[in-house]
Amino acid sequence: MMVDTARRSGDGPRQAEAIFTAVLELLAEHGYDGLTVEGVAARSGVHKTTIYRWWADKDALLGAALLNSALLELPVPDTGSLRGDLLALTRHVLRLLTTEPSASVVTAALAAAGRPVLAGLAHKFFADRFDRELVLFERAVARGELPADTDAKLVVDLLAGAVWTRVLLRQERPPADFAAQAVDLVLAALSNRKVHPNTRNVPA
Amino acid sequence: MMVDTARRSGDGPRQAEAIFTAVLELLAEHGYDGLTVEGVAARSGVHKTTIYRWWADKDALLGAALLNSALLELPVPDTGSLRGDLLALTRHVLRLLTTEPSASVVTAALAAAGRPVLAGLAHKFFADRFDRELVLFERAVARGELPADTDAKLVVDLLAGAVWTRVLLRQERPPADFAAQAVDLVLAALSNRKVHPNTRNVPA
Amino acid sequence: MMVDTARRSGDGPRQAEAIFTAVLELLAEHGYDGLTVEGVAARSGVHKTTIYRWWADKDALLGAALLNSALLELPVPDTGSLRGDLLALTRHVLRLLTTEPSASVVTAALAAAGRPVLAGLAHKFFADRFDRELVLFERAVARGELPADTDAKLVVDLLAGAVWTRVLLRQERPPADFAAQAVDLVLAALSNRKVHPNTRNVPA
Amino acid sequence: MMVDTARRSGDGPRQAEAIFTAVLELLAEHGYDGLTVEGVAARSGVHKTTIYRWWADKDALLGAALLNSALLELPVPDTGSLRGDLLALTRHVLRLLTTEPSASVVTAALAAAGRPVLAGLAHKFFADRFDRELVLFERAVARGELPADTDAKLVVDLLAGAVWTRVLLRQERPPADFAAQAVDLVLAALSNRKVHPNTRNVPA
DNA sequence: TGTTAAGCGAGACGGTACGTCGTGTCTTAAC
DNA sequence: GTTAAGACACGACGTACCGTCTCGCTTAACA
Repeated sequence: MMVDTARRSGDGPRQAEAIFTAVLELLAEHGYDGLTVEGVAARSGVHKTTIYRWWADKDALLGAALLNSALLELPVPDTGSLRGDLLALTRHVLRLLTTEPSASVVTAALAAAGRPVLAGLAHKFFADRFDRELVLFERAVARGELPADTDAKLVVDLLAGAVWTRVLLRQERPPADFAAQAVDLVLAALSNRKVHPNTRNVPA
Repeated sequence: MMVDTARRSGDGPRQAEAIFTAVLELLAEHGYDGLTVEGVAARSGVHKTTIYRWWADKDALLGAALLNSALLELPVPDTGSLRGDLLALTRHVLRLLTTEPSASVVTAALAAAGRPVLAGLAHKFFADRFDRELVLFERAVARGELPADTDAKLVVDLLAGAVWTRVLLRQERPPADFAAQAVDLVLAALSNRKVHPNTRNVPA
Repeated sequence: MMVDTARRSGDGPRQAEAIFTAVLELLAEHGYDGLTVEGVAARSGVHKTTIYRWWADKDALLGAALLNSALLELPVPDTGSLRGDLLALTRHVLRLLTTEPSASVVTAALAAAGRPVLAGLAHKFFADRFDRELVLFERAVARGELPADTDAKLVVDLLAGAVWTRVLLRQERPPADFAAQAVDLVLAALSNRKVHPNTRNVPA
Repeated sequence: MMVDTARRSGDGPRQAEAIFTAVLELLAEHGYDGLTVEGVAARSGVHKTTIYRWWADKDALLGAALLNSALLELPVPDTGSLRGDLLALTRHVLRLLTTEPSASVVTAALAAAGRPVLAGLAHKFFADRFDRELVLFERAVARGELPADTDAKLVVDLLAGAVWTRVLLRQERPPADFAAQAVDLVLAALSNRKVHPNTRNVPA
């Protein structure tokens, strides 16, 4: 009798889920350094050799676990207004970085971004997620809330980046209205960009 | 009894400079993992135990090297206009993240930011630097370019964060006018917010 | 699940022989202090960590090497007479302490006898060997050469001890007939004891 | 104003006594390995450098401390009878090896005997002491208790050696009458050596 | 229903770096 | 001129984890 035939195609060991769970738990508990393949093997009940059979090294394993994880999902909000959407997005990022267990994972993943192997992953991971948010802007344009030539990517980077910077670099817990302030500041710019395009005649 | 004739102050080994240099070089060349105390010892010509006498571990050593380094200095620009100052600041951050050797160092240091020991350092390091930039805004307020209640920290975080996000998370090389676009977008918001007494006729 | 095909018994690394050889060579060449685990690893071609996997520390390793070694074997002589047996035994001990490579090994092992870990080993090692010699006396009793109540252990300790003292403590090379003289002196006592046990009424 | 002019002649630092005390205490407490120059410096309140100025290395220091110590003195008994003298001697050796603090020191010194530097010392130390006991035999010969050609050195080695072997090699605590039995056995031989020279016609 | 190949458990191993401890040398002042 | 103070090179310690290997057992797909 065959069980679980689908999940058998060279895409990972039979216990992949248990392994990923162990990876993320250890990552959250002990940080990147505390995440050891031997520890993952012990906690997941899978032999170390088996892990190495499927992933080249610790970073590859971490990459797979992160990609597989729902922890860092970024939903695409649809509140009906650009402001609502951006607020939801910014707040979600803020929540990711400030509440457990995602905060630990993100912090550790940030550490991983400095590593060659995971750099590509970070790109794929974060950029993909942010790119998926670009629909927000398309909808806003459709709604007439925005001119079509708005640089949506820049806006996302400003907002997400402000959160990253405040939480991870400054290591501060931002005020409750941080997201709202950031969003409103950016929106103020967008709504009046064409009105006062005072970016002229200033030499770079 | 401490004596302190010339280069004797209990603040580090005699070869501290050589050690820091080796640390940053190895960090730039091989990343955080490739930065080993033994490697530093070998390259700097100082014995491993001497290093351990002064710094508790690898992270403390890295912290000291980063703090000591001029590589990551953030000058406080003074161009005469808020826009010019912000542009200079943003471009400087961008340059830090995209040109060698600082890019490698920052990238590798980013990997280290996930570690407890260096988290505090990151705070001290980045926050201090950003905070020092707040004078820009005081000057702008004095010049009448800005209302006094502007959230300067938020602005800095937006701009610096956009650069971090674009370069490190997205792993993209931003377009040449990225800094200008970001700064102008933010300025549009600021100028707009208080109606429009703004940054005109001020040469950069 | 243990399998144990050929040379697999959980009793030591695959290269145990090479390791023991290296241990004894280094011990003989450079003494106890010159015996380093790293040196053993280098000479035996086995990695240091492998050695530590099987023996807790340097002393445990030395202990194992000594126990494994045939260098310090004490054969049980069987010459047909008690005198011949004791002579053979005493001369063997003398030879152990005065000819290479055993002399170096014993000398170095002596240095180790002061250590807790090896103290137990010394007990096991020397006591076992000496005890094995007690048959000599049983045979002599059976032959009628000795009364049954002879304190064999004392005799062995006297003879072996005389050699130890002369060679190691006095650091003298004993005369050629040293063994014979010692044995004969002791035998004179034994043979005499049962004829006229004159050890009475003598005040301490 | 000069104090203590006598004890100033290149024979050691001013705090020599404190140093020797520390050496012997540490030796007794932690064994040879636990005896560190740094520990001696710390305990004696003398700087490490000072110690090294006077003694070449750890072993030389230990040697000096042992020679200076009264701990290992071997008194020359004079009880009026050979048996009494030998008994006193043997018991003294036994006591040295079995009661603190001398036992620890001797054990550790034994370990030191395996070291080249201290080998000479051991010779000087033990042999000298044993040799001083030879007067016992001269007195016994004078008293007519012994023939003049008795090999006194052999007798001392037998007795002292039996104690060493029993206590240090066998690691056993000898019975209360051990010394008496050994002495009596040897005396039995001496008193009848010429009477029953049964050392004939046995092949070596 | 076997056969066969892949997955997997088990664990020894070489290897790199860790952070620690002790040795013995040195330099620099202070007494 | 001896001593105190202490930084230093050096060598070894014993540990942790890495990633590789060999060897059989197991298991499922296929013949």
